[in-house]
Amino acid sequence: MTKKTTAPKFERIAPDARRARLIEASIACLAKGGIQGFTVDNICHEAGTSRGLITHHFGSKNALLAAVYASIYGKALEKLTRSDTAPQSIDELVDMIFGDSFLSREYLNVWLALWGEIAVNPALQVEHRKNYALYREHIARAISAFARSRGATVDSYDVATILISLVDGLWLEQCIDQSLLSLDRAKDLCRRTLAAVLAPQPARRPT
Amino acid sequence: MTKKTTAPKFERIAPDARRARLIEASIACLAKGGIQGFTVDNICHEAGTSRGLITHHFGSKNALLAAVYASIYGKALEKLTRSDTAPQSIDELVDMIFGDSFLSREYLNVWLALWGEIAVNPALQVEHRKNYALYREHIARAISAFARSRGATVDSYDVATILISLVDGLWLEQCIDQSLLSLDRAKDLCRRTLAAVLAPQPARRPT
DNA sequence: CTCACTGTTGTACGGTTGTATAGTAAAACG
DNA sequence: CGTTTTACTATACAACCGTACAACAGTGAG
Repeated sequence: MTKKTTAPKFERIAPDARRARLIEASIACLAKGGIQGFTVDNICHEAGTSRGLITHHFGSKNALLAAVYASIYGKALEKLTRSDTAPQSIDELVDMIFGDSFLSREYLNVWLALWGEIAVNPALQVEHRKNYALYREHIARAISAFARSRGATVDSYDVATILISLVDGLWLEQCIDQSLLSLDRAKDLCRRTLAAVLAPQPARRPT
Repeated sequence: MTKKTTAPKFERIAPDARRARLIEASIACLAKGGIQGFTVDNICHEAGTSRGLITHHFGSKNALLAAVYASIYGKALEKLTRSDTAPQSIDELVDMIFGDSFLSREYLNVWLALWGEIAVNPALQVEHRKNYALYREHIARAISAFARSRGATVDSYDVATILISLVDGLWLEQCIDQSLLSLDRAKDLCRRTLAAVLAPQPARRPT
């Protein structure tokens, strides 16, 4: 009789790795069903674990949601602010922003859920404020360079705010109904708007 | 002894009026707690009725949500497209869009919930497509007039799309964290962007 | 090998969910 | 006044919710 090499009844991994898996599973659940799909049952089933692990690793479901937010924004920012990817043109900047994997359509429900939560949850609000400031700072710097080379005098923070808002709005509409707006057209509108805003001030029309 | 005028045990009103009340209560619940607050218990308590009425008047909770969407967008459009309010300037147009009562901060959760639902619910998607087309049509017409008077040659639908997206994005960010962006600044950024996009094409810089 | 540690499971719990349905009562009609 | 209609209430129900907790099992230290 062979030695009873019982298959392990569960996989035991490092807490950090398990947390990462649960966060990943949470994102999948949010993407699939919005905040209503963000349930302990769904998440643990998606992650292939039993129901107890969320409490064990995060303390509560809400704490997990906060971790999800930090993870998503953190990754997006990390990729965006890597110094070797400073955009050299408007086209590059727009492509870079839209190219962010977290701006794919499957993340619509994730962002909607997070936005709703940020507006209500003070802890998330603090986190958001910090991240948004970094994000805008980075984009403003690129815009400042573009403006200088074009001889336009603009407040780069204002333009960055415009750009970020426009991207958010275009992305949102494109997600909600793709028949109304394609990603390519959204990018194009974005580029044209940015070019117009960064155009050197035209002389007042002589009437 | 007076006749026993027993107080009526419940108020019996016309189905349309009752439906309107339930829709109103639904909006209040959505505003307060997002889609998670949109529960039969919450809604009926808010509306002051018993739990059975949603099924009776709408068939299901989901059908009620669709009715909520139709009601909100319908009212917003009705107000916007009243012919006697055609905006005469960029300022007026921006003020008009931002002045919509459904773009107040308390509607953040309502819109987030509806957007998430539109992206998933085909019936809502059809409704949205129709409403959005009307909305954009109306704004494009105003923009077309502005462009003509400024000697700018632009596709008014493109500019309308840009404006709508920009408003959505600015509004969203302003709702999520009011410390980052005030409503007045959002309006100002909006006006300036529109003015830039509608500026007559500048001659190429002579280098 | 033995023991302590802790990641993991499984279940139990009270509360909430949406809907179905039986029964009540208010209004409309003759 | 009596009858019919239907808006409305109230309850029942199975499914699901998040969390607590006791027991189990994999792992490394000694």
